[in-house]
Amino acid sequence: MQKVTMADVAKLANVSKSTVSQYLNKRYEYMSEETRRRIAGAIEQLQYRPNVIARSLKQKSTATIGVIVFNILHMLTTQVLRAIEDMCQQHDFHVIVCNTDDDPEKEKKYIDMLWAKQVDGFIIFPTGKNVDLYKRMIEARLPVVFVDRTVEGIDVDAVLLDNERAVQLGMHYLIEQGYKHIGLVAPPFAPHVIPRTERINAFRYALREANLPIKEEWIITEQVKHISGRLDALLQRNKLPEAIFAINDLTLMEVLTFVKRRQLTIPHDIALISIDDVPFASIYTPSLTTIAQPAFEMGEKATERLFMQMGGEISPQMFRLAPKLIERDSAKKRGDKGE
Amino acid sequence: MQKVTMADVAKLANVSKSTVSQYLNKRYEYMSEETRRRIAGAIEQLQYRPNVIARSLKQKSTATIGVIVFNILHMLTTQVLRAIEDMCQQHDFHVIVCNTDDDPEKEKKYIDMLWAKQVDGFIIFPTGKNVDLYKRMIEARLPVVFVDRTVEGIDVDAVLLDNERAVQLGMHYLIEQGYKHIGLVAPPFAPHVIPRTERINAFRYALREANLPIKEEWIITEQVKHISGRLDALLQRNKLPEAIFAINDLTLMEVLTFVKRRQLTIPHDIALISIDDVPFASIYTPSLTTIAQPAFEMGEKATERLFMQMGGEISPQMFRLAPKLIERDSAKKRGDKGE
DNA sequence: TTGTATGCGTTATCAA
DNA sequence: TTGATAACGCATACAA
Repeated sequence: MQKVTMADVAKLANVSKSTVSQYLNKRYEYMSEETRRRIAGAIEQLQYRPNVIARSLKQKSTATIGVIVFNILHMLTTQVLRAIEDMCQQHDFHVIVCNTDDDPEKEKKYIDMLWAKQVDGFIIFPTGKNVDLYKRMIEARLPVVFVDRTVEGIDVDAVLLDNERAVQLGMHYLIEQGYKHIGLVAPPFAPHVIPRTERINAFRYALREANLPIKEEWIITEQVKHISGRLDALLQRNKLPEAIFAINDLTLMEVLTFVKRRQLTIPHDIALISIDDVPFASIYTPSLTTIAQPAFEMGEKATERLFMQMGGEISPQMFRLAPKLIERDSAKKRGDKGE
Repeated sequence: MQKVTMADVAKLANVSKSTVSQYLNKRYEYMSEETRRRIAGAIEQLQYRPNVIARSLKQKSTATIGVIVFNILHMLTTQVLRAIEDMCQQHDFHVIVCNTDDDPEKEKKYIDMLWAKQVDGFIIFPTGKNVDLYKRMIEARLPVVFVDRTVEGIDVDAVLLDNERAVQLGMHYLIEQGYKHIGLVAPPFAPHVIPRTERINAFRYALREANLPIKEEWIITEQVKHISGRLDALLQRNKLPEAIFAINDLTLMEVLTFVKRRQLTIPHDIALISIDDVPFASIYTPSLTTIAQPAFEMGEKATERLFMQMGGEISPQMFRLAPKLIERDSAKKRGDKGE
């Protein structure tokens, strides 16, 4: 395996270890051309590779950050991750990726292990359930940025979508298009899941603000697999809303499943708008009007803040990034359908 | 930051560093109940966390692997990665993820840096252009597994889709359904891109085998953004094939774009089958017949092999994982449409 | 311009 | 049952 060390290089080049070290750290200033060449030669000949671990031990920095997410399979996560990795690449940093599946136990284990591994910082999609641990991290002055969720009582940088704004954008659009009976589909309500909570609340708020009826049976917060069943039930009783707001890609898929099964026409039978600009939005028929999350910006902002923290104390801040409405055809103005 | 070390614990517990070390490594055998308790107490009180970096230096193992991919945004990659991370989690290993964008320079840099960082192994989607470096890795006995591509002259574990089989599955199906005029869409031919090459070759082979005409104008290997234009041209000249085989998700999207723009009907105007089971395959209308890659199995197999290599010398092997045809509606038997 | 000595936080060997 | 001491591979202050 890796056997050749600085000492070997030094010996072959007939200099001391320190000189080699100097050379490696590009402190050429007081080094003779001759020595430099000899060292370069020795390194080349021995195929020497500095052991970064040893250096890290000395310098207390690993040039590695830990990114802890729920599930790398989620599109948003993947995109955020890509942005993080891109920025780290520019700084010669590496990224360790961990999936928690939103399980606090796994999260704790990962944080502990990465901490022990001396990573220089953390970007976390927090489960929100390890409050004590988060606090200890802050106390220890570990650079930390939360993404997607905040945690009550934890004063730390956080980068989130402006969920209120996202819902508002969608709702204003629907209302503008003349829809009055609007429903929502979401996974089950869970207070610590900030985006979900904020979106559901904003939905109610938007209806109230527009003086539109809030019908509880149209606010479907249900396990994803049961959503299309709930819609079926409404259809059977002829109680479907005119339009549906899907709060994320998963729920959108369920609505589309339902629509396909019942052979409904969008937007005639039911209009549709969703958060998350799914990749097939433009090729679906009709093309889907969506509210896109600025995933890359989120990743960039999070990384930027992390590097700022690593550079020195800064006071924690919360960033709300702006969503963008992408108008297509799935929520166009109603035709002359009655009701 | 991290200040408390083993020495601090030792002092507080009134024992020596070595004893603390013993304790941490669960070598309790010859340790008095009393000391054990004192050490546990001290650790708790000081919130001591062992420095894994120091340990790594001593033990020459970092419990970390490097995974180098083209682009984490590709669905296949994400899935493979998730499988890798899951398996690593079970072994208390961590995963460093790197994106090369298929750029050999970036690949080289990443390999060098991760090597210097003493990762215990590599799983690589190789660009194929750093042959010397790959060779040096093998010589140094670094555990390495290639995924998705092999590289000529490099004798190393590799996990790939059985591309021939994938195309065969699809072509047999199309032919069985009565299609005779079959086209293919793919990104530009590039010999080192193994899956693409194998798929294109297998396509030609399947036609020949079935005694069907090979029309070069139906074999579209073109930059993705130009594909739908090429299809347009065919349509205008009334030369569209009856069915199209899209060799991956990207090209599939282009075909769907074309189909939507031209308002064609699938499979009546044109039948469609593709490799990559895109997430919307079942909700699209008509639902899409696809050939799914066993992404998770690929990740698992790659990781399994990597751990085997880390466990001791094994001789390199190539694994071809089986694709799976998922029959839906986009390539169903032709109706009675004339030719 | 280069070398010596020391320390980073562990683990391992060997005494005690 | 526990402790002293020497590595691990590199960086750095200071000396030469």
